[in-house]
Amino acid sequence: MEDGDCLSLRERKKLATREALNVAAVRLALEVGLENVRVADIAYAADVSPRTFNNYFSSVPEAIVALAAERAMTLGELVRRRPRTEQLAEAVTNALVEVHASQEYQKELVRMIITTPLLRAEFFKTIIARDNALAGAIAERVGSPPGDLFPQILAAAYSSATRVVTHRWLQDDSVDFIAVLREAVGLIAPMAAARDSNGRAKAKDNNRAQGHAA
Amino acid sequence: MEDGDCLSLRERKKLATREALNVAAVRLALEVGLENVRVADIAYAADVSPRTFNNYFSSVPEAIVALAAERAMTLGELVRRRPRTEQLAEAVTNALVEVHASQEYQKELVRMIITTPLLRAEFFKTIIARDNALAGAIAERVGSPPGDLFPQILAAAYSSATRVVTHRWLQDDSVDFIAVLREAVGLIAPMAAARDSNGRAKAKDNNRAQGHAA
DNA sequence: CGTAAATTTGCGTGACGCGCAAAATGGTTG
DNA sequence: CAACCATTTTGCGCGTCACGCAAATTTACG
Repeated sequence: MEDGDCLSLRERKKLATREALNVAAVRLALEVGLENVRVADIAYAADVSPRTFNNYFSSVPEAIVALAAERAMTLGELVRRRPRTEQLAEAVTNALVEVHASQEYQKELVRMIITTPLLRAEFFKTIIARDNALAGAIAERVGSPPGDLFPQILAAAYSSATRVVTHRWLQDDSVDFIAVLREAVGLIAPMAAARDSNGRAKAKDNNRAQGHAA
Repeated sequence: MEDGDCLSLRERKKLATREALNVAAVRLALEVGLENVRVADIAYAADVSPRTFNNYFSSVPEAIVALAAERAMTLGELVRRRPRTEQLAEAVTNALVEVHASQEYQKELVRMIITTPLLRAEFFKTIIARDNALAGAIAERVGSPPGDLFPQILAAAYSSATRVVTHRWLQDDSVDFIAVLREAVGLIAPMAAARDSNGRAKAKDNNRAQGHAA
């Protein structure tokens, strides 16, 4: 989670101002509400000129969602790293748990993103990226032929299950995010089991059909 | 598909200008590209003052997506109208087919919505509404207890499967939308079958678990 | 008709996104 | 250290936009 890996000063400063803008945007939005945050305010809080803000983000929502967006994109990589001994459903579940494990203390931010229409719309752009990354990892794992629908459908199912769980978690403070997430992805397991690399070909024979007209 | 049901002249005119703005926005965007469409152009094409545009829509993307948005929202109602003799998966599938059956000739519009980031983001607002409507209908059909995750998860799975299919349909002109849609939702059937109102309780016993912490 | 309600319109204001070019800062080489 | 190039920051300006407000226009109804 550290930025300063072995980057030139230039790049570190770039990351720094980007992050400064991001945290300033988030903080201000949480404090006074998105609609009362001006670009100039964020720039001022980040000790940077207003014009510079637009060198990094082209809108306030984008600045706010940036961090969450980067997080979400790692999902594909996480799935790829799961040991091959795990079932498909198991691997995806564990990867999802990994991504969201550290999210608990950002609850207010997540809530704001989900409930504010502008932020929500912005965040959806992230979600499609996540879906595609996940679909790629799944396709790799089950060895899908190109054009196979299964990985994308399954990835989308997992992804939107995560959305549903997040929503519930925000509504009810007593729920344990990870626990409900596990329950939710459990509902999807029957789908994943129909095409698993370990116990494969459990299902009917209509799996590989594609491209034929009605 | 008709507007003039039994509305006062006032309301008919209102609908008329709304539709005029919508079709003008769509037409212009298809002709010259979204980024070259000014609000003033749309207003002019709809024989209305620029200020009036903002009485109906607060952005060009919103105006373009409006019709598709209204369409999508009817999905819940469509599911509710399916005969009770149909299995859950069957009912949802048929409802989805119904909504999209007439969409074929709007392919260019759909393509523009999906490929243009601003329109895409706008359209996602619609999708959540559709998801919720569908989830409600599913919950009703299977008689879910309040707080049950299943309807939302299943609705989200169907909804995003539709998204995936649309995407594929746009990429490859040779695919029959309805056929691929049927194939895709077939992948979800195992999920739906685990909790069906007809053949119910087919699955393991972890269905009703919820609200318990880890 | 005439009056009340709703809709349209024009105008003004504050804000935004971004292209452009000058200034500032970082990196590199002799 | 100094000179030089690359990158980033900054200020400025332009065209656009969303929206509040109040006047003008249109609709509804007695």
